Amino acid sequence: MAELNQKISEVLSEVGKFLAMQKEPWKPRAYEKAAETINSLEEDVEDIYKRGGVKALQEIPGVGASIAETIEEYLKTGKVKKLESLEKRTPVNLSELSRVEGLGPQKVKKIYQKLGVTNLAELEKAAKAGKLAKIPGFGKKTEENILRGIGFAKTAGNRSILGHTMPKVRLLEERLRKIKGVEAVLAAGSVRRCKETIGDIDILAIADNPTEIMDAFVKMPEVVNVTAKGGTKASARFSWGMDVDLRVVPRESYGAALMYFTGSKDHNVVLRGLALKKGYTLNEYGLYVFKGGVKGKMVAGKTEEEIYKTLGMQFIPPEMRENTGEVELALQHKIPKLVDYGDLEGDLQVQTSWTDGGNSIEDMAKAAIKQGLKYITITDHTKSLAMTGGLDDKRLLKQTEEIDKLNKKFAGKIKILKGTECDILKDGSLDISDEVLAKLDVVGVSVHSHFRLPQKEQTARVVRAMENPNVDILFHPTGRIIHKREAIDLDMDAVIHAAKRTGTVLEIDAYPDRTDLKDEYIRKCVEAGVKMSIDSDAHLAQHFVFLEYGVSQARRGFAEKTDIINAWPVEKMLGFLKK
DNA sequence: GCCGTTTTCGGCCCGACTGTTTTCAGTCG
Repeated sequence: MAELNQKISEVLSEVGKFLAMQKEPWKPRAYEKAAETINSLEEDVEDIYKRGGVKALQEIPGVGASIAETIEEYLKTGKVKKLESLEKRTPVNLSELSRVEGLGPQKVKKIYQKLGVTNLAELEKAAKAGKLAKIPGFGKKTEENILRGIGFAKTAGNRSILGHTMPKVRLLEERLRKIKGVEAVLAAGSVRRCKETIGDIDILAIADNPTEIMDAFVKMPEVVNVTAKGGTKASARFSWGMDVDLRVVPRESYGAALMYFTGSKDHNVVLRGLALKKGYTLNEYGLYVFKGGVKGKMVAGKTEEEIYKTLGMQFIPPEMRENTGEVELALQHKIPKLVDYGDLEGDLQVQTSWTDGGNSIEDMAKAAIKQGLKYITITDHTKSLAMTGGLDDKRLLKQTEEIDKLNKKFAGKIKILKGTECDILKDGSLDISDEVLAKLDVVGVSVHSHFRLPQKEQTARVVRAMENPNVDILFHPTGRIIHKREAIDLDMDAVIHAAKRTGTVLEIDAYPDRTDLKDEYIRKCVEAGVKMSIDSDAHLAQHFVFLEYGVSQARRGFAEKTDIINAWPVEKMLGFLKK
């Protein structure tokens, strides 16, 4: 199953990191690349292996004879000797330590050799004691940076990124639905609200035979510890490090339970207050008549819709339930008609093997068709991002020629637009000439360097890029990587104002660890009338599924279809962009 | 270690930035 793919991916990536520590040339890259591919593979590696053995494994891009054998060894024994011997040489928790930004394999090695530091806790202790700064080649600033990195890695805590958790949740739901006598299964909580990070998972079910579903749940192969198991509730810790609660609720209370466990807590508190004012009381079993301190008959509870209705309000989509004004809107029947899953007609940020993507333009087009998209924009990196083999004017033009050819081939199936993810340089200028940019259908720009400029300078830089008449979209506007890198210091009000003034679109990058813009900025855009795009930032053919997380983020930001330009047909979308 | 519109061997992942240096190692994208 998918979880095994991820595990294999982690093992390979770790081998890569250890090899990098030994200063091996090329090999680390090969392992990392294979790890990436396997992590986003749709098919289970185990199935591939069962079907065709090592030979079939080698069909996976980036997997050759050696890595195929490594995978085989892992599938058979659950171990990888190569990794074990590498770990013996330098017994550090490398995957934990390299979560700290600015800390790579070489520094980890030095810190281990000089101070014996093997994990995050020891690293923090050493840094706080000022021991890091004394290591040759290190200094005060390095120590400070590492300390800041540790702080950031720690706030990540046990919360997991929505896009990383969702596939697992779906799998659990699917398994539980298959059990006999199970009528409904749905994950509630922050998963249902699509918060950007998830602390734990709450699954609700209606079942005729609670015992059976409880038993099946705690016996799932990934369960490492069962913390509770009763008649209606079971809790278990899963091997991927998260607690999952399963509750079986009565059929007539399903809606009330869903509401209660979906939250947010603040939303529920307001609803309960409202209920009291209207002569009801609301709990996880239903909405009851409540007069003179006496609880009477249940008037709603089977569905959320009937509860909201009885309270005299519109249904509130789960993504909006954060008590930030949605209750008032629902009472006035002014809940916006949110952009919906499946509304997107195109994707405006797609990388290919011309730079750091893993698939050709053609493969990405095919995958996009499968995803139900009608158009995509190819937006490979530009030359300042040297590591990706970023395109210069000449190669970018060359790419547009290939796109012309492919458009003939794909005519009637999908439209491939010419674009770029052009680097914004330190001064806000771009690294592709205006002349070439003018020839593209969609020009996206983004910050990939100088992340720590002071707010004034950073804002001016980004605004200057938006002022370029060729620039259509600001990609991943704040540059944050959840749990890894803070957002660049932008005056977002100024950026949104500049977007309005210049007609620049702000992107909601749906790549799971980005989801950038955040919900609060999306709301500001909606209020300001600034248009947005929801893009997958796909680097592999399998990545188009990320669009879903962009849509959920947009919904959290109250965005409607009219706010999202790639929910529009291609002509209308292109017509909106700067001329 | 992988891969083949530059090749079954010899290319790939290179330039900029940071922080530490005083000529460069490490990290990032």
